[in-house]
Amino acid sequence: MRFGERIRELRKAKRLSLRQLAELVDVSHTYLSKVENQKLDFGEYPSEALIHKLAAELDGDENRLLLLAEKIPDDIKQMVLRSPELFHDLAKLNKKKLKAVAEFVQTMQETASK
Amino acid sequence: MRFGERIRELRKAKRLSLRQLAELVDVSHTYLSKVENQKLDFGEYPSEALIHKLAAELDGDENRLLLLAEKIPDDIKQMVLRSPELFHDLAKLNKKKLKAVAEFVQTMQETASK
DNA sequence: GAAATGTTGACTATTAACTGCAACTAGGAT
DNA sequence: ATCCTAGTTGCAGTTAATAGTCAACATTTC
Repeated sequence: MRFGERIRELRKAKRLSLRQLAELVDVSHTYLSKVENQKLDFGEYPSEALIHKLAAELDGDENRLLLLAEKIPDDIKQMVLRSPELFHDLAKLNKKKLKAVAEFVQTMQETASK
Repeated sequence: MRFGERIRELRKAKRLSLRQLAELVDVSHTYLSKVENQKLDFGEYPSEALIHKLAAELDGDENRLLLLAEKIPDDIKQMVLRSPELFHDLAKLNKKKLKAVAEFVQTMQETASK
């Protein structure tokens, strides 16, 4: 699912018109139309600030929306900056190994914290 | 070590003056001075494009420089965008668990590929 | 047929990433 | 003493990219 489609989906679910949502997030409805159709003049996605407002008004998961818009969520960014070696290493792994890591992370999550 | 200090260190190692390096990377020496002292008019760091050129001229590790400048290197960014769930999960782990993951990644690296 | 809704192209505003100059500091060489 | 070379700092100005607006039009809904 693309970013624009997802926004439209969330907006419809809230039964808001383009103009209504545009006012809530403080942009013009014409701009919002282009955002949903991914027909911006340049760049595919709007600013992070707007995505933040959209997530709030539409009760959407901000991080997922950011990822759809090919932007790195701040919590992930902070983690990367705090543990650069880890990600440096991760970036070198192939698909198979990365999958193994993903599974390991899953088990870690389930483990009691300590 | 801060970004600016690191640049200065690399420059000194190459025995270049501010003005020489500035010309090599195509910016004014006054700007480069501010970059090294982290006294830019706004923002703490220069553009990714400039960091790229600096890394090349100074034989520095571009990814490490990017991380010092609090920017996410493109290979890491691509990985995050390809495996969003993994990073979504990773971001939730505490320090201890994250360390365990780091160790696991280390062993994965040493394992023969496949 | 008039409200409300959505689309499009051209245009504008804002910000980021610089430049260029001026004035200043501090060390060597000559 | 003075003149290069190196570096620093403040500030106004420039440029390109980004993030939007606005007028006009088409489409649906009643």
